[in-house]
Amino acid sequence: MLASSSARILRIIRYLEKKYGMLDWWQGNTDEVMIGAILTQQTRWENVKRALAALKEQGLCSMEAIFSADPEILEQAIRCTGFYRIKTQRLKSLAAHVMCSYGSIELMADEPTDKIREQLIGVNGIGEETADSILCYGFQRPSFIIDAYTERICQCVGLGIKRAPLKVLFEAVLPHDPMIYRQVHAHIVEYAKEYCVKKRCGECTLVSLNG
DNA sequence: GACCAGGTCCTTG
DNA sequence: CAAGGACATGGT
Repeated sequence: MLASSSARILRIIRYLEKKYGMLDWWQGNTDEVMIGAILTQQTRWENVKRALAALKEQGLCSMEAIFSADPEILEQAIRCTGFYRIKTQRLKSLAAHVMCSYGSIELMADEPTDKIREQLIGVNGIGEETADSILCYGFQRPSFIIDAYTERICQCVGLGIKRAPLKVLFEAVLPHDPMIYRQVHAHIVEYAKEYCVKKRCGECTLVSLNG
């Protein structure tokens, strides 16, 4: 008899917790998290760090500054993250949303999580994963992030379900606490980078957790 | 040189 | 709704 989906997810979560312990990722301010969330789309974090440093040097690491910045200057600063033209447009769209709809991140933060999420997803270039990253890491809201790695790992252990139901499942088995969501997401990405990306599936022990 | 990176959007069948 | 391509640089 196969264990239920909830039980399997919990076994994986506990296993990764024991393997990696505390990993605190991404301790920037809200502006930085929002910018990083777009820059890291389909891109390694090391490249994003360089772009963030370049933006900071030029005083461009805020929604307000990006809103009024020259697009060509932004393009040059973020070039090392790839897709730099489309990402510049996305940063501009996000900054326009924050500045035009609210005037500041602080005012935006007065809104309920669901409303912020829905509006973020409405911004061109922001999908569910980017919106949830911004909510969880930037606004400290309990919105679990499902990325390609999470989907891949779940697929490997026989939980072949799509992103939306996976998000529901993780949120159902975990306390609604953004710090916990951040930990679990970080653990999953670390594990996937170690065993999935480098094609070491033979050494992956998650399947054996199925009980 | 091939392949992939903490996605998203648009077009097709 | 699923699948495929575009977006682009940098590292292995």
